[in-house]
Amino acid sequence: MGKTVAIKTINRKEQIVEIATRLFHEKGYNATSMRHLAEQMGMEAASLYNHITGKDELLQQICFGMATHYNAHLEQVENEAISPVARIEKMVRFHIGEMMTQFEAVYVTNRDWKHLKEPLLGNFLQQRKTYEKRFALLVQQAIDAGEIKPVHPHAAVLTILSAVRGIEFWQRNPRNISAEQIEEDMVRILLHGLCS
Amino acid sequence: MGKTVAIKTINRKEQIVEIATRLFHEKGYNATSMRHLAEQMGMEAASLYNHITGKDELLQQICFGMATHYNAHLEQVENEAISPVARIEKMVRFHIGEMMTQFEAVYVTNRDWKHLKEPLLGNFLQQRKTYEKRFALLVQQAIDAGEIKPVHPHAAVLTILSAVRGIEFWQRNPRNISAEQIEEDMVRILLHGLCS
DNA sequence: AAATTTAACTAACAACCGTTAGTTTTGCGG
DNA sequence: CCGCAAAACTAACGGTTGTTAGTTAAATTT
Repeated sequence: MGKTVAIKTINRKEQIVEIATRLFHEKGYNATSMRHLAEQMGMEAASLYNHITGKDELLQQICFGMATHYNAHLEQVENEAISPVARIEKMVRFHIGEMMTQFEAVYVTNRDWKHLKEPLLGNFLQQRKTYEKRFALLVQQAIDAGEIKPVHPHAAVLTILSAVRGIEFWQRNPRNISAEQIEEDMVRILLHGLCS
Repeated sequence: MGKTVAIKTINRKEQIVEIATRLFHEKGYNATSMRHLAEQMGMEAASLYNHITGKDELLQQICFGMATHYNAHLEQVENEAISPVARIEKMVRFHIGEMMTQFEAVYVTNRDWKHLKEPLLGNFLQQRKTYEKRFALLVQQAIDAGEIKPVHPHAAVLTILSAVRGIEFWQRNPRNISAEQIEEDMVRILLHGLCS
């Protein structure tokens, strides 16, 4: 029956996206050629087009996959019955966790979203904007509750997001610092500061 | 005399690097063509090669220009007669300031250094590594002095560096948040934490 | 004013890009 | 075992890339 075939196709497509994610991470979107991607897949470049519509779609899959994943988690946190500051801590730990487990996809999304083509570029930016706004609202609520200092909420959000993003730089030698150590140190610095 | 000519050439070269910095920022290194760069310079692509040896050199100038600039400032801070934690605050404010004034060059360096070719790529990474080590030593000294919490120094350094780097994301609408506001909020968050 | 250098130009090359068309192989359902 | 669709293949297209060669105009030096 056709179902088996369909599943196989999906798996093959996901496999292509997976390898594309790795190559985009290593070389960047523009510097990764379809021929090189095909080589890593063990096929010819033209064969890729049996599974995908074009190079665009690969970047699209990666970026919007991450976006919907983020949105889903945000909504979940918004609906949890915990204190505002606990919500923020959950968000920080979530983003750190994503950086650990989905490293390459997060990296590519952060770095190469600029190469999305309209109208998807606008769509992506819109999603990003509203995500930051909803995150900032969590910060605002924590401020109103007197749980954190009255900083500019958007500044706080972007400080958190970019601090977490920087994990990409020390991913290289994970022997020196363990994942748990990183997470605890970073949460401590962001929530309670360096100064003792 | 030849001096005038030499100065003019240097100016022209610096002008090319300047425009290349802007284009690399907008489109990325690989997506910026020599023809587009030449167009922005008001000349033909081939004419560029009277002033530079190739596209590589442009990225080289940007990345290593930033690297030596950073190193110079670090050495200056190391030699100042102030408390360890004050040194760290100076480093934070310096990096924020660079992000404000040299935005495009910092952005391109952070984003496109991967496209440097050996042996310069190795050289660059080496410089970055030792920079982070010296920065981490400042943190260690602040810990030893009991001025900040005993976090992993390298984790602290990279949290700071990447938090600052994230300024690139809200550079877009600078009307909402002023530069001073950003700097003060970020220093407060990093040094004293969000929680009150 | 002549000579020489600087910096622009046109034309072109070889390589690579994403993608398409058309064909052949593969593997499963009837 | 046949038929059919999925998925591989080869070949090629039009376009762009970084760069070079050779030439000409402009500016500077002698």
